[in-house]
Amino acid sequence: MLQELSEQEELRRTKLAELIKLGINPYPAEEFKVNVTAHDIKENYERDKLNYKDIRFAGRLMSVRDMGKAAFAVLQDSTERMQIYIRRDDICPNEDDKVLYDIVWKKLVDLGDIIGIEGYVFTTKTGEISIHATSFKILTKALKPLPVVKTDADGNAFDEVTDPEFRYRQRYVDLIINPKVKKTFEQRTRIMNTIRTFLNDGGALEVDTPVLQSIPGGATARPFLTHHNALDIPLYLRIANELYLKRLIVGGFDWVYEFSRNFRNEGMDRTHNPEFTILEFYVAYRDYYWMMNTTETLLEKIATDLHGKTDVTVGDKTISFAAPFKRITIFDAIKENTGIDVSKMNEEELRAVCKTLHLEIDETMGKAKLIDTIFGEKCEGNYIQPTFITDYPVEMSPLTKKHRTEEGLVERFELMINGKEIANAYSELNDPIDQRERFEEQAALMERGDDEAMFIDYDFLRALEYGMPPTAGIGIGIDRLCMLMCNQPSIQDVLLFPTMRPEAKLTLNEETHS
RNA sequence: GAUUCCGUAGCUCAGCUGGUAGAGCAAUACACUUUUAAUGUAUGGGCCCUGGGUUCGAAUCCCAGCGGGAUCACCA
Repeated sequence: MLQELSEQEELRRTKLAELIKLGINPYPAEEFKVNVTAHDIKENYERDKLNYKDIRFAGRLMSVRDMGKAAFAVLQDSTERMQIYIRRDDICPNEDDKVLYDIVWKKLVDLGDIIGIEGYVFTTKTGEISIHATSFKILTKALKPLPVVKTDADGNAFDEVTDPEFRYRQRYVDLIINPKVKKTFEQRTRIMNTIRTFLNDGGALEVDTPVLQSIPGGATARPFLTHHNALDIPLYLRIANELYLKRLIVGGFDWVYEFSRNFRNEGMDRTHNPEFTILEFYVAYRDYYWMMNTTETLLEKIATDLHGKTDVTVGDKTISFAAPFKRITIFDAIKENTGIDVSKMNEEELRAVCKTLHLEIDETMGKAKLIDTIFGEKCEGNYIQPTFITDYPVEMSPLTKKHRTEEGLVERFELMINGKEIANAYSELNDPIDQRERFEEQAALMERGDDEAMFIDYDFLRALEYGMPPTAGIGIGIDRLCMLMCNQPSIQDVLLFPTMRPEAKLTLNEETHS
């Protein structure tokens, strides 16, 4: 790369050359067999001191307090930080040869380098469990200086790196220097593990279905379009996996699930990323009431596994995930929030209601969309505690079974938490003739100018004609669930590598390079 | 996509109504064999995001662009 190096970067390259001149490989190939972690030492040393007399430990050098012929330093391994104590006369027992300490340790080792040590655990005068190093080895030389974040005894961080652009583009650095960030992503994985265990224990089968689809079905959204060269056909990145999971229910699996990475070519903000993860699962012989019970049980378990309690702090609110959750129909929710009963209204009356509520509407909107608008603008944001909103109008739910008793409605619920939709579920429509008609209504909406209407998937209709058992299905937004559970206000903080515009500097260098 | 704020040393940030750059940490040198935001002394380090414009003179004012954040629109 033609990129100019900073003073510190030049210096580190010089040090690298000096190490090599001394016969030290800054990037050794052989394994360094670690036999302990920082976490293990801090947890167990006090009651099992004999076991920590002969240890091998490795980590990244985070700070050094040099005192002449001895030094304290902090190494960070994958678990946490550990203080080490290193003395010249331990490292260099030979009186005539102090090079390893005076030159290598003091001059050529930098913050950010990865080193391995041998030694024993002890407790310092001030009471900190530390490792007394008897030897050390450079395992990886770092050529870029690491931003240094200092933390005092009370845990206050100084000069913490907060620049979002730096943190998201160079997440690897963010993870090194901001332990809280690392913790969030460990929590994300724990949440997914809890879900997997819950579903597997219930008898579910985890499956993989196509990401490349010729018909982007199962949801309404603008897809990403790509092209397959060998077949010479357009392919879409999936916007949902719903129709494939239902094909598997047809195929005879009674409970399937998938953490589906979905792609939607739409706006980005702090709750939307072009690629995001939805957990979908489908269960034969169940209905949406069963699904509500299961969902609240699952969420309660996630909260308690993660926090040891059902109350979770989210911003300035406390959200209780203790089951059962409140249940209310969408019409009652609108009545509760606006005082207006829209349940018997036709399209014209609904338009009038929207006008009195000062909501922006246009001519392409049908009855369902008008109701959805009223709910979205006037109700959604008010449901902070977990609430199931149920029984939606049939027009806005083309894949949902009609309600068993209520004319014009479907057996569907959305789970609202902190004013946002977290999950969407229904008793799945399994009547192939009804499904065909619903698809055709969607096609008509598309004609009318609704660019969010669904494509018709004829293979899915064929599958339904073979017979899908009565089935309950749900999609849970994993990223948003993690935002709640980890108290993160932005989706970018629960995605390791959020989508970003490419860095101009780097692409330029790439061009000059080739 | 619209509005708005931001972009200065490796990092966190100052830099007023225009007079060609500062601090802390990090780095370098020296001292120090139980420190912990270690300490003390000294030193080096800048395409002030990019390109135009105004001006005798721009980090600073104006315009355009690039990148990021926030809010709104669309959506999950």
